[in-house]
Amino acid sequence: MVKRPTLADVAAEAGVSRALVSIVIRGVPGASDATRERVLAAAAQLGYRPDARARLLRSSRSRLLGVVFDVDGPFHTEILEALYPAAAALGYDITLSARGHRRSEGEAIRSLLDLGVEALLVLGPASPSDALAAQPAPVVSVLEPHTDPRLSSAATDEAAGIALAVKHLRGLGHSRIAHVDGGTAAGSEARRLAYEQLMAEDGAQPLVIPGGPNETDGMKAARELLALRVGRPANELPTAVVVFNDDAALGFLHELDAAGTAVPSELSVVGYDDSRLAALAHVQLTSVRQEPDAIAAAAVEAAAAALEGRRTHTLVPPSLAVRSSTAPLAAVAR
Amino acid sequence: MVKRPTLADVAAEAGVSRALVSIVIRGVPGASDATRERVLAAAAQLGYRPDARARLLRSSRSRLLGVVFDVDGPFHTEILEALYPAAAALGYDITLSARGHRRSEGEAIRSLLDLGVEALLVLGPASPSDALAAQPAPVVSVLEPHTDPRLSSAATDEAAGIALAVKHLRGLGHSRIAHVDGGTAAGSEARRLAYEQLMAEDGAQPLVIPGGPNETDGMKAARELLALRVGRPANELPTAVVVFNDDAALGFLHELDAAGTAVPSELSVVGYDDSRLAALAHVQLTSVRQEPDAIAAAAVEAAAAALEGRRTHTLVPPSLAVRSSTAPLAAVAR
DNA sequence: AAACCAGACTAGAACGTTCTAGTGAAGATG
DNA sequence: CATCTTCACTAGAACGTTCTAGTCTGGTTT
Repeated sequence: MVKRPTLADVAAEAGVSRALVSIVIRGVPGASDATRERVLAAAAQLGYRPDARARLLRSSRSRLLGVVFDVDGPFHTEILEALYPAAAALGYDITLSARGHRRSEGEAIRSLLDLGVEALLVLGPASPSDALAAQPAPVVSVLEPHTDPRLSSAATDEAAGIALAVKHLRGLGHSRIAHVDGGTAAGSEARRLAYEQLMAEDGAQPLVIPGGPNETDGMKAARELLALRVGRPANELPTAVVVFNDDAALGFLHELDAAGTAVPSELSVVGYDDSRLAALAHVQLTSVRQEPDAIAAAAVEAAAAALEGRRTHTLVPPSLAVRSSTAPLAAVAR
Repeated sequence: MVKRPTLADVAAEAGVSRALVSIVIRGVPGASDATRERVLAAAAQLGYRPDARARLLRSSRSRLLGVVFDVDGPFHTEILEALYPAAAALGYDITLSARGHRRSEGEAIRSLLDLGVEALLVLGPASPSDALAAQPAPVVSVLEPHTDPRLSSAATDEAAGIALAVKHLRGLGHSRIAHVDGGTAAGSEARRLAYEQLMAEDGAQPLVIPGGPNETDGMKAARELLALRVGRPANELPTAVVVFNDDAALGFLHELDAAGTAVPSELSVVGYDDSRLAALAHVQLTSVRQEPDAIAAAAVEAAAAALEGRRTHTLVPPSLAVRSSTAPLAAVAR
């Protein structure tokens, strides 16, 4: 249990003042190359590491970003991992605070502010804009698009994601495409509106089946779709469905399977999120993939911009992970 | 952007010294009830919150625990959420650091030490014991049992978990129970040994099929089991299987399904982890459930004990989530 | 040769707490 | 009545950095 070396120890070892060691360690101008080298050697020899507490306390700029994430937020951990290099690239550090059933967003935010973060990155914020805007540090809403001019945001371009799905299906020959929406879940409205607009542009009849973010919501939606078939001619029924997210799509698929409807030969299904579930061998769900690296980079840039007074709202285009839940329109279904 | 109030502001407001405010805020003895009330009122009125940086820098005891978790570690987020209340109960605070493909365990640990944590809780440590033991703060290995006397640990009692699974199956009438192991994955050896011991106690023939932690490992194991059936009498074949974890069990189920083997009527299957996957509607996998609250509490207690020089190694008993992948031994299989 | 300048370096204050070592008053003990 | 003890409270140092406001040296300009 030896005490860790401090600036003063390094200064003594190198025969200079503490202030000069600080200058060298931070890499700011004000030291000659010769002493710079000598100081770095002394630091390395003693195994010196700057004390984050003292640094945070004293610096005018802490260069620390606070990240609030949800313990079971889909996609949150992917973003987390991408945030570390993204922040490092702009010279920022990151500290985390989890939100969950037993720990509110407010608590998570307060603990970060107590540590002196310069800005807050909130993944899928649950608080209303007013609460976020009232924080004493700039807030970046990540994964959840916002247009509030008091906030910044970095999120997936939901409209582009839905467009990818719909255009993929059209390319396979599908024209009657339905949408299972996300109910009141975050992003649901944006995705539904994008779907409706795409249908309108094509002169196609939209069919929105009410859904939700969970497996059971998808199951319910599937039963509703199956019930539609009764007494309708086949050429009015959808041949493809874009479901709000992978969880719901999984329930949807399960219910189709139980009813004996074959995927993709009778019905093509697209999910959203490209979660772990979508890639499972027995699922193989075509899904809209959000780009964690791009979103993380945009989020950190938004934070940096906000610290200079500029609020930015970035939409990151998603991509499509094509698997075997979608297939060309079969002759039987025409 | 008003500056946040400090101890000095509260002291001025209440007409006492900074030191006394510190005493009141920390709730330590040394102030009369009357002034205590007055100080708290002043603090509340100003919206005072202690500055974590100054506090960490100055205190002899930071009462801060550093948690290293894996961005895609199964079960890690469940533990995370449980750790907050568990730590609070013992008067500790928690700070997080993520490990991932692009951020090593060492980096995660160093950043926590720079912040002045008193002890490290490492979820599913990847570093060798020697590296962990060499850290300047006590290390608690969480979710990964350890017997190294230089470390502490809090993990699930793997033997008890396997016993739960095996006894559940025996209770259903199964006597020929196979095990798909986890290969080199953490915990695999402990689970396999427990299985073999249980078989020996019952005078039963063990059948260990080599597997691994992933879906594809489970698929491979299933093909191996199916191949065994060729040229063997039915009364020598297993009627139930305990698989290393849920991921592998999922692949295992998928392959059985493809081969037309019915679960649970022809073969009962038990998983391990009770992950989100196991509860999915079309999976409904009986699975050994680790207890996050109990593990988290044990981990924090281990940290507290380690700070007093006592290393503890706690094994937390799991429970069994019974679903429909297991059923009484059918007449056909006898 | 006086005046200026840039660069390298330093002394000491400051950040907001907690800790140490007290002070002063009121009551208890001999 | 002198001496201890306890309690409520305070002054000021300390934690390890960064920041401000310098000083000193040696070279360049007037």
